[in-house]
Amino acid sequence: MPTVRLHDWNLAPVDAIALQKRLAGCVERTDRLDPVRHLAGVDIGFEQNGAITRAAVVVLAWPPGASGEFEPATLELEIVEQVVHREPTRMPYVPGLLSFREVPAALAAFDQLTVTPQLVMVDGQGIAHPRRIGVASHLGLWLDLPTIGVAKSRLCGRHGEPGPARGNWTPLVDGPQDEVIGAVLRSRVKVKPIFVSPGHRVSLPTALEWVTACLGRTKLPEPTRLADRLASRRGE
DNA sequence: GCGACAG
DNA sequence: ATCTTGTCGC
Repeated sequence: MPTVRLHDWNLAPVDAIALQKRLAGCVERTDRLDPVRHLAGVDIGFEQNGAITRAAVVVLAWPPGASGEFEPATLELEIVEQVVHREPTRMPYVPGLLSFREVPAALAAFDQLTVTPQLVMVDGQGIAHPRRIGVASHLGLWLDLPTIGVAKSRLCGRHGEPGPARGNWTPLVDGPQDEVIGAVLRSRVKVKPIFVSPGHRVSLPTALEWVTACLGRTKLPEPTRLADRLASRRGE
């Protein structure tokens, strides 16, 4: 009988799920973060029809420097460092098992950083996952850093329509007990809302505060938006 | 059995 | 995720 080792990423679905169930118990949903001086954004992109995985990490300085003497004040987060790591894609995309496909590359990218961020925003779900351990939680657990999941669409859970104003949000609940697993946030007026959820070592209120504080004029918060851009190798 | 389904 | 032109709006 094969034993699941924590350092194995290329697992069969059944083993990956078993590992998630075990790791989910280690995910911390309460705040345990140091003063933030650097925050990072992570995202994965693909090349050559998915054959190559591209992991991008962008580190930003905090607090932001205000740009524009007068309104509208635009968020000006200085890019302190950015890294891209490429490697052969190892797993296909399977809903619920995204972390096994993306986390290895993300970890390799983090290895190249010279500065360690105190907070990380990941493109994907945190605990808003069937087994409460989405890619943001899994990465946070591995890095032992506070993480927040910022997804562009829903994986699981139920929710109402958030108000029309930027900053309005509604809880994302799941399970028979309506467990609150995240928030559906209107990050931009007249734009489909984003899904914010705690990754690791961050509570939902804190996650929402940070994501809101990092919103520029775009739908995605700066960390994730910049990482997205880098991962998809799109200029400006 | 029938949908739903991060990226 | 990725493949892609034009187009509507601030």
